Amino acid sequence: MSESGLNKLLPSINIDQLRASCSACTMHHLCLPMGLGEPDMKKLDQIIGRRRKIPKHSLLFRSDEPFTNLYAIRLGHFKTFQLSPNGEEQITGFQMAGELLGMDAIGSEQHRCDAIALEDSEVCEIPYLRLEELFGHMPTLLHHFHRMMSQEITREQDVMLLLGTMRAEQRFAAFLVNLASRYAARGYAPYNFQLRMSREEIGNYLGLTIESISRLLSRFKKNGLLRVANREIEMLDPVRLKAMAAGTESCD
Amino acid sequence: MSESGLNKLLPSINIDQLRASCSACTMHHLCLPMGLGEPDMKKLDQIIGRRRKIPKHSLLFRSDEPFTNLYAIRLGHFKTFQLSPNGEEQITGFQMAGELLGMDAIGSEQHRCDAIALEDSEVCEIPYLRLEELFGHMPTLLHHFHRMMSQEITREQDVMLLLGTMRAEQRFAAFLVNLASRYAARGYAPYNFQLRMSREEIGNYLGLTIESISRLLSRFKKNGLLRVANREIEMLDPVRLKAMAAGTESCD
DNA sequence: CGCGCAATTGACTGCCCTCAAAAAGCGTGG
DNA sequence: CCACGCTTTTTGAGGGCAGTCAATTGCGCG
Repeated sequence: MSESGLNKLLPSINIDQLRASCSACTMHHLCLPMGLGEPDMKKLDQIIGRRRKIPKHSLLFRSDEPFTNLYAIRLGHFKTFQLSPNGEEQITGFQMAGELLGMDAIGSEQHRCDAIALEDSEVCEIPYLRLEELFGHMPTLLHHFHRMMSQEITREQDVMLLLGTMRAEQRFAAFLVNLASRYAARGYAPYNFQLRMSREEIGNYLGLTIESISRLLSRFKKNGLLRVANREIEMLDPVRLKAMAAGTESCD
Repeated sequence: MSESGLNKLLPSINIDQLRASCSACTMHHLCLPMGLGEPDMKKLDQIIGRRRKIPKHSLLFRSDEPFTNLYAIRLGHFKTFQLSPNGEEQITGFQMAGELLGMDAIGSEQHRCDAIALEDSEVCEIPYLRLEELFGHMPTLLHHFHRMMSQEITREQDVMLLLGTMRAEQRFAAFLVNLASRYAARGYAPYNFQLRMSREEIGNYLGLTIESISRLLSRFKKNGLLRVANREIEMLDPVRLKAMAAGTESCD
């Protein structure tokens, strides 16, 4: 059936808008429109810009670019990283569907990190100035936006704790447990997932080397904590992994 | 002259309000009211709660407490820290006058860290819900609040870079350079200041031990980078220290 | 002066990094 | 299908940076 034919049957619904609308998005319960009623969600829809496909390994934005949009991830995974003055790279986060990219750029009005898709992905462009205009009339939206920024702050504090106090084994366990809980929140099997990032990227994020990550994977496998096949992970003993992440247990 | 006598001479000015007002505060160009006109600043003043004195080493708020207020530091210094599940402490930041405490609590509606005064300090209590009500009518205030939250995100990203990629010497240089720039922004001599925190606290923040900090201080002193007397610091070679922080130079 | 705490210094250890080589994936093209 | 080259990952051996442990020194304060 052609699109125009469908439009005749359902004259009040525009297919393009349906595709583009927050209410039709599977992530709206986690994303910016969380908790909004239908009318508010429509207003938000109206300011949201293009829906962009970002192919694997391509750039969403680059550090020092002027900031105009936030990006809500509809589909896929990203990494964000910073370059130090002497050229060293630090991955500051891995983001997945329902999460917001670019909040760190509001303060300086230019991006402070690069964002790269780890797989073929899709984002919604959210023009920031228009979003701020909406806030005046939509306290619920504003409140949830503040929650999301605040959660980004606490997420980073958790990483500081990880990098500042934990040994390699604990860091890696915490990393896996964190992924599991985020997949659970999205309705995916928490203990079976594909790593979207390379060993090198994991190591960089955790302040370790690729060799350390590889050794940890082997150790966890040997101790019956994980099944590992390339990037496919199965957490065989989540309880023990959580205990390791909490620092109350250690493997051999 | 008595206060009431003064009030007769200047009947339109209330001394208490003067003391309590943002416009009279030396930090208003850095703090929440940055960029506000007189009328808006007055509205903000009206919602600001008590001005509280926080004695040295005492607690402003504690992790898991319900979140009701943000705190603007009027005077003094604080540290914030998190406890890991197994009891390890990680200092997530040192805050000084003009900076905001508690933004990490918005997301979960309870505090996520402890905040302790490093010296006798003063804060302004900002009831968060009333602040959000103001945002609807004061876009400038809202915008600057977002800038402050965003800057907190980038500050933490910088710490992640530090903890993830830098060697001890570079971390410590970066720490000192950061303090210098923040004192400069406040109109203080950037290269002469008192450390408000112990060696142990510095080490904790930087993911190092107290012994390492002590050794670094000795090394920097020996190489003519610093003059050190207890907690009194003089940066003798800021250029070189900045180069070390950037990772383009190293000391012996 | 003497006590207690904070900071310094030294000797040694160990975790993780570095360097290196082998193995495993993976896409391409014959 | 396999051969080939390239990249990623694994595994091993050895070294170094910062941690640990311990003793000493310095400083503030009653």
